[in-house]
Amino acid sequence: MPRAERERQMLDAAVRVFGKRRYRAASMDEIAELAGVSKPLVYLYLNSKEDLFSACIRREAEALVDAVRAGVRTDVAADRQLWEGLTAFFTHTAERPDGWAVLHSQARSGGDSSSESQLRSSKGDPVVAEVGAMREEIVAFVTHLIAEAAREAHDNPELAEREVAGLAQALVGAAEALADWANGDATVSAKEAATTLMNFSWSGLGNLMDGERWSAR
Amino acid sequence: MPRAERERQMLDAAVRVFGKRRYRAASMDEIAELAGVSKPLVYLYLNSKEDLFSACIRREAEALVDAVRAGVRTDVAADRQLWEGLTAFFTHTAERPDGWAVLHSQARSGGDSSSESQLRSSKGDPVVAEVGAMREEIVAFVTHLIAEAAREAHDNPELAEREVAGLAQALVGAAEALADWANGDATVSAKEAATTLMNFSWSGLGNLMDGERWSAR
Amino acid sequence: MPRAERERQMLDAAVRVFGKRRYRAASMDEIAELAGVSKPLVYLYLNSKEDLFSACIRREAEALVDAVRAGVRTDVAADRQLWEGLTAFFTHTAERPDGWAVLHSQARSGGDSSSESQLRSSKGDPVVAEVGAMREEIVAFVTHLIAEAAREAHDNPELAEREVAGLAQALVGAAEALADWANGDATVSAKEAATTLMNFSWSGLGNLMDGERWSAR
Amino acid sequence: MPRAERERQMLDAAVRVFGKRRYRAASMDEIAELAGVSKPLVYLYLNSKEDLFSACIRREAEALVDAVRAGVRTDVAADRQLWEGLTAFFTHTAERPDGWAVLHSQARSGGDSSSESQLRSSKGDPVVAEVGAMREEIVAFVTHLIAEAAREAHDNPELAEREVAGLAQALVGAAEALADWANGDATVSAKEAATTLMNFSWSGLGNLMDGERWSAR
DNA sequence: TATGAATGAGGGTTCATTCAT
DNA sequence: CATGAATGAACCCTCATTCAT
Repeated sequence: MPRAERERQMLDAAVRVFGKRRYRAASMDEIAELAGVSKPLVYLYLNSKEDLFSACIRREAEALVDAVRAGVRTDVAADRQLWEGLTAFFTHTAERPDGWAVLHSQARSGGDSSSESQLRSSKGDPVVAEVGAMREEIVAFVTHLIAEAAREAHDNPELAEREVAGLAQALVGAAEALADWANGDATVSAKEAATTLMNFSWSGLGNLMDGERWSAR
Repeated sequence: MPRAERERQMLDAAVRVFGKRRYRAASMDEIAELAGVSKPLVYLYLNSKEDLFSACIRREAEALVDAVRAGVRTDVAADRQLWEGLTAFFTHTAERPDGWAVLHSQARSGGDSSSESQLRSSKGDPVVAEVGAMREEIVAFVTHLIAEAAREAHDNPELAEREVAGLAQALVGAAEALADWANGDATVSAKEAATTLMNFSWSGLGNLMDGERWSAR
Repeated sequence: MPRAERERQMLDAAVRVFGKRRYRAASMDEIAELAGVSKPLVYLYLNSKEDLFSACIRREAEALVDAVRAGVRTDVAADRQLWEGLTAFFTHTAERPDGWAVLHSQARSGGDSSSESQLRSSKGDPVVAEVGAMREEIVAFVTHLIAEAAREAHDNPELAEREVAGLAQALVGAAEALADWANGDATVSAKEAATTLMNFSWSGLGNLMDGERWSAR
Repeated sequence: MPRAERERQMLDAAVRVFGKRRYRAASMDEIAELAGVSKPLVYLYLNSKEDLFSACIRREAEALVDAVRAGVRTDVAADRQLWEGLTAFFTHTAERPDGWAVLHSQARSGGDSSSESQLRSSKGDPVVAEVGAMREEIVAFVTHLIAEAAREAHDNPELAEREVAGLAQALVGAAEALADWANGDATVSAKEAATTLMNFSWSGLGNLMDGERWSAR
């Protein structure tokens, strides 16, 4: 069997296991078994648990970004662009739940939240930072989109940079929560999820209370 | 040293370590060392890693809920209530970043996202579900609030139940993301975070583009 | 509470726990709790787990020996003496099952059975030898009785010393097995057990097959 | 080194250590060291301390049963059959003293001897029951043999069922005690031990006193 | 290309024992 | 007379990783 295909099998298995068990709880034994190969082969091809995880993250992140990018037309109105991006996002996360689990389930843990931080970093889970970095890229991209939209809107060419960053964080967080929710208990279609999020983020709860809602024109 | 105080020390240390390393990666050795006691004492007082984690979750969750509840007056307008609750939330998470880390960092992990799921559930980390349950309670509460507000607004007495649930998920997700962001890289005050989130969730991006923003009257 | 009584309580608890769990598996915590005192007090009075076990063995062994001795008249025929001793033995072990469990349950393990014996003795369970010593005393006593009886019997004044020792071992082993059996599943009275053992050891299976049985005249 | 051979080495070591120290006191470290391998390998091949112990018991029990079965001809007189079985038994236990130690050293421990029994059973050593079960099988087999012999003897076709059970217990207990004795202090050949036990159990002490002894015709 | 065999290191848990009061 | 507080040491078990083939 050619190397490329074997590697894909291993990554598939790893994504599945990392998604279900998280980085620390996942065991190389389980991954190798699910991939149908022996452990040394996994090490031969992918070097270490850390590298394997890294490869999973990169593959799934790239797939997600590609899917979103492919779903958005750049020559339409800002709200329409957002709608299309969200729809693509929810579609993709529904199609690849394990990939989404890997990307999302270990997000936090990068930043030294405790001010004093006497805890040595102890090569514990150094890899996990990678996910954080990826998320930050996405947030940066969304930040850029919002700023652009604000600039285009003639009435409000300048939102404070920091506020835009906050709005992007909020939007991304809301999208993540909805993706988890849609993949989990509730069975919600990607379009429904996107609509809900447009109503929430574009129109706002205030307007919603007054019966005004956003709709894809 | 009296037992109660020692127990508090241990919980403080555990919250710190669990927050930074997550459940699996946290070691009882590190917790004991940070608490300044020997490992057997931790076991004598708190029984097991699982129980210790449980105790952390319960303590921090209760503190957070109390803080939010204390910050909200119930005899004011719906948007004002939301603003007050968010402010209290961001204030608390900023004051106890480790507590927030414990509560938030291991949220996802419950749902069997992969449809086939040939992976045995392996008694691994059954505790973590506790956090998920807590989050669901909060979401349920927020869901209730939104439905209530919709009922009060004469123009829109009935939102589809499922849509309300989605909105609650989105709101909670956005708040979580902002809390992480405010505690991390950006240094943002609780009030700023609350304002940003009100603009986002109450007014909506569409209005924001038009220069209309929410403000605490 | 006077020391003597406290000590008795502790020994009672220890006999119970040692009997049920064996030396290694018994924990000082459980003994102290069952005795209704704190652990340091147990150490104050009985010094160490090893000494405590020793004390249990001595107390129960003495009680057993006393009971048997008190039940045997020395001025009767040899078989009658044996019958009386066995009856007393079975009566006592039925009355104090925990005591018997302590005495019997850790019997073996003294002798270096493996010829080469590269295993270091490793202060593992050094105490247990005590039980073996006690058992050997009993066997020696029974050996003496059999030899005496043989000498009294005019037809067979001299049995080979080694054979007598073997017979004593067999008799003691049979009695132990019957005591366990009588205390356990089967509910058999002391007299029944003694009769069975007299039929077995005095008359022999061969005679039993022919319908001849021993009876207390 | 092939797996099968390594496994045998481990079982040899385990039998030795379990025999000398008993289940609880035996440490996997010592077993691994005696087997000349690392601890993880023991776990890889034999799963757990409990499984390892179980494997020891099964191997040694099977070997013993096979040896006895092979030594007995079924077409000879009852007493001759008993003699042959005992000889095979004592021969085997002398040849594999460690195996015998494992089988015999943890026999008792099942029955709830103390009537009230407030002691929680505490999952401690559930394995040990395995040995007890084995012994009960043997006793049941001997019980069957004795009943059969009684039925064949025309003079005594019916012994009370309960009495037969007691006789079997006594016979097995006597054999166990003699095996321990023969392996320990005294150096006694298998044939001597068998002869002693035949004199004891077949002829009975009463006949012995009168100079009548059993002999292999 | 692929694997069976093997291990160093570390984690959770328990227990006999002591000290200060 | 009695105990609450505390620990060093050891034990069972798992896991990422490598070597020889």
